[in-house]
Parts: sequence; structure tokens; C-alpha cells
Amino acid sequence: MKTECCVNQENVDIVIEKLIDEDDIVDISEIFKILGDPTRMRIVAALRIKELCVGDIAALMEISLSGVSHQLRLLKNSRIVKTRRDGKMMYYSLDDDHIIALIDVALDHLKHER
Amino acid sequence: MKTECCVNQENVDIVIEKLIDEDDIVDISEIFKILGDPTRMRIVAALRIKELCVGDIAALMEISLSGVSHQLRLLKNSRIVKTRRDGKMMYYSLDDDHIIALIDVALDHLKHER
DNA sequence: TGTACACTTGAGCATTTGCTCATATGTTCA
DNA sequence: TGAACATATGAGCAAATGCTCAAGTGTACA
Repeated sequence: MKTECCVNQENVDIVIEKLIDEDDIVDISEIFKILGDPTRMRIVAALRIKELCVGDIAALMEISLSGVSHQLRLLKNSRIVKTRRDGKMMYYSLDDDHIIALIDVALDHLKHER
Repeated sequence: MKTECCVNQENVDIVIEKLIDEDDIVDISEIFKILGDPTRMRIVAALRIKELCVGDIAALMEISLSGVSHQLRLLKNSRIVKTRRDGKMMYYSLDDDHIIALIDVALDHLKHER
């Protein structure tokens, strides 16, 4: 490709040398992708307040129980939420405090914009 | 819909009362959505090291200049990056430190997983 | 002014995403 | 054991996403 004009090779070399691992980049973006959907963020924001079962979460939202369950699976795969079974019911809660920290930093970022 | 079984109404009411604004939820998820793509995360990770022009960024990646430019526009709209013109060239850099904090927290979250 | 460079934008397309419906799994209790 | 409940999973589909190609800006310098 001739499309690459204006390359300051020194800068590119510096960045290549210091850039974090490609695997980490993919993993980090994966976490953000999961948090980057309003339905899932709504779930996370709710679980921040209280442990809830699937029916509770569906009652808070405008999608089906099945839809909630699908999203919860994604959140669980990313270790954003964890589960606890109590009889027939499955209680979901946030898996660790990093998620809360992420939300707080993102809110700060938003507040700094006019 | 009869799909909503198992609702613990007390819990739901508590959460409804304390839940953060829907607008904030949407805005936060919007930020995470933008960071939640490996191409854009690669750009952000590179800009964390050094201010770069569009050609530099394209040289670091496996997509076209045009593709880079499209992604940079999204990043700029979310105030994740800012621009500085120097003659014909456009230099991009991170707009504020919250973005770095977000990446660090996400990395911490990943490290805590086995 | 006009040509070249650096970047931006719009159209179009293949892939991915988020949802619902239907069905399957797992748990309790009669 | 079997019926009922709570949740999970698979198929399928409309909408959104990320890319490329082609054409459009904006800046510099002859």
C-alpha cells in the first residue's frame, strides 16, 4: 500500500518499543466492550447497589428474562459478575471492586466535559 | 408479559430508588463502547506513549489510513483524544488522564483473574 | 494560482451484536 | 417421581459496527 504517507519513523519506533502486549490490548478492550452496552451497564449499576436474582433484574429493565440471562452470561464470562445459587434462584453480584472503580473514573471523565 | 417470575419487589424498589440516572448509564456505556474495540484500544495505548500523527498511527496498525481516521473521529467525539494541527499534519494525543486510569484499572482487573 | 501532501468523509458491504421465541436444564416440594 | 418454578441455551433476525474504496477538504509552497 502507498497509503502510508507522513510517517515519522522515529516516533513509530519509540511507540513500538514501549507498547503494551497485543494480548493485553485485546483483553482490555474485551472488558470495555462488555461494559460498553447500556443494557449491561444498567445491570452492573443495579448490582452495585444490591445482589439480585435474574427476575429482579428483568423487572428493572425493558428486555425479556431470556435477554437478561444472555447478558448475564457475558458479564460472568468477563468476571464482572459472580453467581450464588439459593434453591431455585440464582443471585448475581459484582465480582470485584475494579468494576466500581471503572464506573467512577468514567463518570469523572464525563463530568470534566462541558 | 408473564415472563417475569421470581421478582423480589423489595429489592427492586431499593435498587430503583438508588440507581444512578439513566442518562449517566448511557453516557458511561458510550465511553466504554468506544474503548471496547481492539483497534481503538491500540490507538489509545500508542497515544499514551507519545503524540502521533495519523500516518504514524496507521503505520503501527493493520488497517488503512482511512480506517484510522474514522476511528480517531469516534475517539475525538468522546473526548478521549484531542488534536493539534501543525502545518499539513494533525497530531493526536490523549485528552485527559482518566483514560490512562481506566486502562490501569482494567489491567488490574485482568491480573486478578487466573 | 495550482499542485502535492495529509487527512477526512460518504457509500457500501461483510461481520457482529442484542434481542425474542422456543426449548432445555436444574432445583424444590407434593 | 412428576409438576412447577427459575434460569439457561440455541436459532434466527434486524440493526449496528468496522473496514475499504473513492472522492472531498484543508494547508503549504513553488
